[in-house]
Amino acid sequence: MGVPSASPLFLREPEIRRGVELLYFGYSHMTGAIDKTLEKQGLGRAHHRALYFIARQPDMPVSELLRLLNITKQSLGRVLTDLADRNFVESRQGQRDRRQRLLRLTPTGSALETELFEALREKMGAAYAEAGQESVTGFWRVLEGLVPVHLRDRIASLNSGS
Amino acid sequence: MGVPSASPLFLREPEIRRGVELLYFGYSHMTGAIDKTLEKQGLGRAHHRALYFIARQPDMPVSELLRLLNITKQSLGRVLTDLADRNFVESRQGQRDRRQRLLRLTPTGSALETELFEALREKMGAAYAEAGQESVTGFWRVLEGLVPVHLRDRIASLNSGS
DNA sequence: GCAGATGGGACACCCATGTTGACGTATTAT
DNA sequence: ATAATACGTCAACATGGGTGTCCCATCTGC
Repeated sequence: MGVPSASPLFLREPEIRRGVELLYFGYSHMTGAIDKTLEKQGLGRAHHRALYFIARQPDMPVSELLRLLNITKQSLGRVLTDLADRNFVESRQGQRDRRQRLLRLTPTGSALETELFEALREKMGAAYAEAGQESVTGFWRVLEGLVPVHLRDRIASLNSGS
Repeated sequence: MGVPSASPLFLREPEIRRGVELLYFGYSHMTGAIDKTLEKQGLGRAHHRALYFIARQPDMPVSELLRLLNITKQSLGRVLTDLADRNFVESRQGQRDRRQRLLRLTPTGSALETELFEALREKMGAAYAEAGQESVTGFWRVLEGLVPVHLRDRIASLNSGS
């Protein structure tokens, strides 16, 4: 054990840079897919993120959304006010804890989220199909490793919880 | 062929949403890794993106950087002015076309880029190591599929060209 | 050699989205 | 009763995008 083990080849600089760049451009392109639709509605990406996660987990309390998005109350407040004014999101009082406001989409909001998701599905689905199922598994695994542990549970529960 | 072939299972909504979410959180976390260092320098992420790609392709003309980053001349100009003022980036006249300004990092700029890259390498390397080489290949394949074709060549040439 | 296209820089101005800090109120927990 | 929590809201500010306009140097095609 006196000899330090060499980094595997895929941990060398070019391979890391390739990942960094593909992640940057891939992310940019995915998010770019919804810009036209958002603009038609006069909304921005911040609105979409809120819309998206509320769709994923109806009756999500504000505090949970704050933790997911990792932004301040003020920033989220602006966005939620907009979405409520435009009748995309409504909130009701929590029954277990009446201080909480549980967020959910209105039918209008749900329709918009669906439309936006279709654009994402088109991009992501094409990439999945082009790469194949095995690649998709690897894609998930690497990204999971990039996400801090405490968030992994939260993300997983988006699927099971809804 | 009269029967439409069903979508493969990995193209269904939950699998697409999983990719969308992991890509969002993974990207957030990767970029978050350099925020502290950038703040120490009084720079933002926009500065880092310019720094990064200039490091990747020394003597890159401004127009090429504009195409890569997909922002306006005005936005890039602000960033490049900052970087030049702080002696991180220098430019010289192109010899083939003297209208061009070829950008490269100064030694100081190069040292900063290296420091920032180390933070990225730590995150991305940990994710690679956790997922394994096969997963990394899949990760690349899916992301390549997300990137528009004309950009793929440009990204590929970052590796061969430097 | 000149006209038009191109590369680059700069101006003023606006918008979206993030930040901090402070404060208020309802509700829950100790 | 008091402290902590969940939420909302105010003012003020920073960053990093965008637009439109104008300018200069230089290259290219006719």
